[in-house]
Amino acid sequence: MFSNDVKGSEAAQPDETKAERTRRKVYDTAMTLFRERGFDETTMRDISQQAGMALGTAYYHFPSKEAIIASYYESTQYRHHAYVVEHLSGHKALQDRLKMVFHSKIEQVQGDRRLLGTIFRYTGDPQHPLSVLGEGTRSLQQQSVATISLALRGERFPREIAELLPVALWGLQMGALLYLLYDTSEGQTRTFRLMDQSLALTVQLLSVARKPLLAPIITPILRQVSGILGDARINLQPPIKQPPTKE
Amino acid sequence: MFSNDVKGSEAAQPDETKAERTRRKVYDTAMTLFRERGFDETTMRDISQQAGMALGTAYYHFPSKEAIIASYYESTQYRHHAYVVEHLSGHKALQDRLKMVFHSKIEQVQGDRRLLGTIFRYTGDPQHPLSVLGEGTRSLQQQSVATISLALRGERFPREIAELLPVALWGLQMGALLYLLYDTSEGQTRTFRLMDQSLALTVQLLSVARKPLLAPIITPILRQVSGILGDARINLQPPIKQPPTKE
DNA sequence: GTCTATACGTGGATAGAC
DNA sequence: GTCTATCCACGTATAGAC
Repeated sequence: MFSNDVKGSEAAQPDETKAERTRRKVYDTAMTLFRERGFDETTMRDISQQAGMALGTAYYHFPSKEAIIASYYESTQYRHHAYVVEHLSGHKALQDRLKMVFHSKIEQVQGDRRLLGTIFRYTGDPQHPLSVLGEGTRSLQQQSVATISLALRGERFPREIAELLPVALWGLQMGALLYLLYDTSEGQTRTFRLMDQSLALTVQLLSVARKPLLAPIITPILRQVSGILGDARINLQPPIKQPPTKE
Repeated sequence: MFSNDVKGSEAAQPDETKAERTRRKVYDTAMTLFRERGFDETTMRDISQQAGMALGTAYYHFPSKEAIIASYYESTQYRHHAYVVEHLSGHKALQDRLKMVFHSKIEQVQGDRRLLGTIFRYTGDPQHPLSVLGEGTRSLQQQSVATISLALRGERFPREIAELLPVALWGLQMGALLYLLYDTSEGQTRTFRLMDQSLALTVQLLSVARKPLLAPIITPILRQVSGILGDARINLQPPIKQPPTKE
C-alpha cells in the first residue's frame, strides 16, 4: 500500500540517489516536527517548508501524511528485529531474553509516545492499511511475533504452551505499548516495572505449568483456551517459522 | 467537556423545548448518516442539510462532530446499564447473568460497528476527552465496571478474586467489542461464540479456584497479579460501591 | 524522473447579523 | 437560536522547468 524504503536510520548513505536523499529529507523533517508538535499539528505544508522544498515535492515522495507514519511503523519493527538478533547471544536465560526483547522495544519508542498514539488511532478501522490489528499490517504483526519468538529459541515447551505463548507475548507487548502511551511517570519507569513483573510472572507460571502434578489440571484449560482462540481465528503464527535472518 | 443530554432514545418527549427538539434532530440525523455512510464520510454540511437547518445551527448544538459521537458513547453506556438493571432478576445463575450482561452489550452496538470504530480511534491519545482509556472517560469506565459488576451481585468470592474480577471482566468486554469490530461473520456469531466460551471458561476457572486443594497455588498468583495491577495503578473500581440504582 | 509554483474544491469550525 | 458569510487547512491537480 505505502512505499517503504526509509528504514528509520537517519544516517545518510553515501550512494543515495537524489530522490532517496529528498525522500529521506522529507521523512526526517516530518519526524522531527511530529515529535515536536505532534502529528495532527504538523501540516504537509509545514514539512515541505521546513525541508526547503515545494509542497508537491513532499507529496511526490509520500502520497499522504499517513504514509510517513507508515514508514515509521515499518522502520521500528525492522530496527527492533535487528536489535534482538544482535543481542540475543548475550542473554541465555529465558527471562533475560524476554526482558531484553521487551525492554528494547519500549526503549525504542519511548521518545515517540505521541507518535505511537497516532499509530493506534487506526485500530478501530479494520479496513485501514495502518490498523495494528487489521489485514493491512498482517505481515508486520507476524514479523513482530517472530521477533518476540526469538527469545524462545532453544526452549522446550509442551505443545499447548508452545502454541499459545508467542501470541500471548505479542499481546503482552501490545498491552505494554498501550500502557506506555498513558504512562506519565518519570522515564516511564512504571511501564518497565509493569513489564518486568509481568514477565517474571509469566516465566514463573511456565515453570509451574511444567510440574507433572499440575499438568492434568492445566493442560485441559490450555486446550480450551487454544480452542477458543482457534475458533475465533486469532492466530498470528507467521507462515515461515524463521524470521528473515540469513543463516 | 461535551454537553450531554441526548440519551440515545430517538423517541421525542412531549415536553421538549424547541432547542431540545432541534438538538435531537441534529443527533438523530447525524446518527442515521453515520450509520449509512460512516463518520468520516458524513460532513456537518450533510447533517445540517439533511436536518433542514443551517450549518451554524448544527454547530450551535454540538460544538463539533466528535461531540455527537460523545453523546452516542454516553447514551450506550446509559442504556446498557438500564437494560441490565431491568433484566437482572430474570437470571439467577452467575453464568446466565454474565451472558445476559455481555450479550446485551454486544447486541446493543452490533448495528453500529463502524461507529464503534470511531470511538476506538481516540484510544491512542490519552489527553483526548473521548479516549476509552483516558481520564476524560473515567466516569464512563467506572460506570461500565459497575454495570458489569451487577452480574456478580450476591456471589461470594475470596478477597483476591473479588478484587480482580470486575476489572478482568471489563477487559473482556473491551476485548469483545474490539473483536466485534473485526468480526465479519454473519450476524457476528463469532463474537458471541468467543464471548460465551470465554465466559464459560471464566466461570469454570472461578469454581476451580475455589477448591481448597488448589488455593495455596492460586492465591499467591492472584496476589501477585493484584500487586502488579495495583503497582501500575490499573484500578477501575468506582468510588461508590453501588451503581446508581435506587433501592 | 524530479521538482516548483499555483490554483481549486472540500470540510471543519467560527463570527457576527438578525 | 438561527442563519449567512467567512476563515483556514487539507488533499489534489496541473502546467511547466530542469
